[in-house]
Amino acid sequence: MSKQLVVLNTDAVACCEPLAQAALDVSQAESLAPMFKALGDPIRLRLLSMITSAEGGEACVCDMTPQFDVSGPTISHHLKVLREAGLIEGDRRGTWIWYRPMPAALGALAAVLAVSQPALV
Amino acid sequence: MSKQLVVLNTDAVACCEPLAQAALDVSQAESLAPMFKALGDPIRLRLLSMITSAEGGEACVCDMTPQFDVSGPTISHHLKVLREAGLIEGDRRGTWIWYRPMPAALGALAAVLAVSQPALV
DNA sequence: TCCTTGTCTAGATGTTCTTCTAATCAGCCG
DNA sequence: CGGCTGATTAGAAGAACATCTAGACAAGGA
Repeated sequence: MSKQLVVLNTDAVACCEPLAQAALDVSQAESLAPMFKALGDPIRLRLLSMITSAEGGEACVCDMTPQFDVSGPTISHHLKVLREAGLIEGDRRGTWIWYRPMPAALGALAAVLAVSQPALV
Repeated sequence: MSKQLVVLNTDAVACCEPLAQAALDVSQAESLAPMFKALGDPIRLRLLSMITSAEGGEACVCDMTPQFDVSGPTISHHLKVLREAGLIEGDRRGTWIWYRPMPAALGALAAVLAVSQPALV
């Protein structure tokens, strides 16, 4: 129940030039869109930002859940969406489950959005 | 019929540090999520990439519509979603309507996703 | 003026998403 | 072993979304 994630991303991570330089083809768009869709919810965006900015590079579900007004299973569902989009990965360590970001996937999304000349920075 | 778009973005464009540096607060997440959601559909992603990469910095609806398998009104609907997310803007010029990207909004999204030290790569 | 072409709006329909409660699975400790 | 806490899965209900057809509006040419 967690295999198809890999498939999606291997494509997408290796994917694309900035939008400003070349139009995406159909398959590139279909690889990238699910990742953007996963970011298209405020709860998931906050979860991802908590995970990405956490000290040590990973965050425990137990620390994140109390910061939201929704139920535990709902948080679990959103984490699963992020996981299946290839943006994060998690593993159990003893009692708790820890999530960390997948920098390559995030980097790919950022690269696609990059305004033409990042080199100038 | 094109005023409320501006409202959303003024916030969001000025928004946020990279995810890796600080967790988003609730209002930042709620400003950014609709933009990512707008990108979360392959058709909209292709439309945006056509507009952004078009010569002259803008693209005519008449050139984009034939490249998709869906009806004209469906394309129009997706352009409206991108418009209301503040990612593009359009205006009629004679018979045709031309769309152009809003670089500040795209830049804001890219900045949020930016992985902290791309320099290390 | 009327007709044609390009684009958008309105309304309907089937699908997908978000969230909940209830139940299940995994690890820890007495 | 038995019970406890943490997290996920299952299933259901309601909201939101993508798409279509039909109709309306705008601009240009005969």
